[in-house]
Amino acid sequence: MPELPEVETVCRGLAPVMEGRMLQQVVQRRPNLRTPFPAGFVEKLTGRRIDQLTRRAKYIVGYLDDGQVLLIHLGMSGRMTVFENVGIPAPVAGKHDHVDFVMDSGALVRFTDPRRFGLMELTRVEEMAGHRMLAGIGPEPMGNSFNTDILAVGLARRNSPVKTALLDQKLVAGLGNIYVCEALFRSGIAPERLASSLNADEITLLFREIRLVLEDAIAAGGSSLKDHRQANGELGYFQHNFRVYGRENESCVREDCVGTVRRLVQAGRSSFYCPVCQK
DNA sequence: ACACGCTCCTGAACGC
DNA sequence: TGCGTTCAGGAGCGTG
Repeated sequence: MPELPEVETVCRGLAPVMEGRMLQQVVQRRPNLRTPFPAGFVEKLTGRRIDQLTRRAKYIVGYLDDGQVLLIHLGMSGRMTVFENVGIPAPVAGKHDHVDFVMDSGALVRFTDPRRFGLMELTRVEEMAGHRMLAGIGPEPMGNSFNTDILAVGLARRNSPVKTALLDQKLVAGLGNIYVCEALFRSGIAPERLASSLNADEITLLFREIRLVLEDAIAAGGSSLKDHRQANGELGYFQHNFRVYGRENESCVREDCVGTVRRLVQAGRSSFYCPVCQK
């Protein structure tokens, strides 16, 4: 599922296609995704130029030339496919192809989402910070406003496991189940540890590993983007080498560890961890 | 303010 | 080309 690194990769793939281009045509094929489309979605977008396409948490953020802001969340199964210089007729839309953005360059950007956990919203620059999807959201994990102290304060006041605390978007934005599992593994911290029980050294290490695992994944996405786009234009999924996620009952990948990866359900979500080297 | 359960949805995995 | 059941999961929302 698209997590922060995937969304970042999608943004980087879409930016050259969409930035500075006008939305010549917008096709909306159903009334809602996880939430209803904004009223007048097609009309408000058609003819507008996209000045900038960027990312905030797991949202793709498009700044339009009239002050509107388009927010796109890929949910669990959302993906974007770029068709360069689309001909007429355009490629036939499948049952899960919910939105088409046709650019004035002739490119088609198609949003596909089988489970429809994704969403699209429209807001305005001046209202963006207070938008219900972005209000109260924490600092970007890769940004300057996220640091060891912020993490320490955020964890100290929590009365929940560190795994659950890190998934809370108010503490830090954009961390999902996979990368929380991976960051905890790389830090040697057990997911069931109480957030407030981590010492300064552990928090320092955890902060470092959160950044490193995201950087690694973004780098992997960047390199796969090139190959993937050449293949079929699809953005949003690429292969990762997860160290614990999805590896229940497999041997711990750490060379000097004899542990076996276990799965634990916390707050309704799977935590994968090595009970031997995560303490 | 915080913690937790419910909810949306459907493809994939699984059991028989 | 077997079919019914279970599960995963982001994040807003309601509840305690």
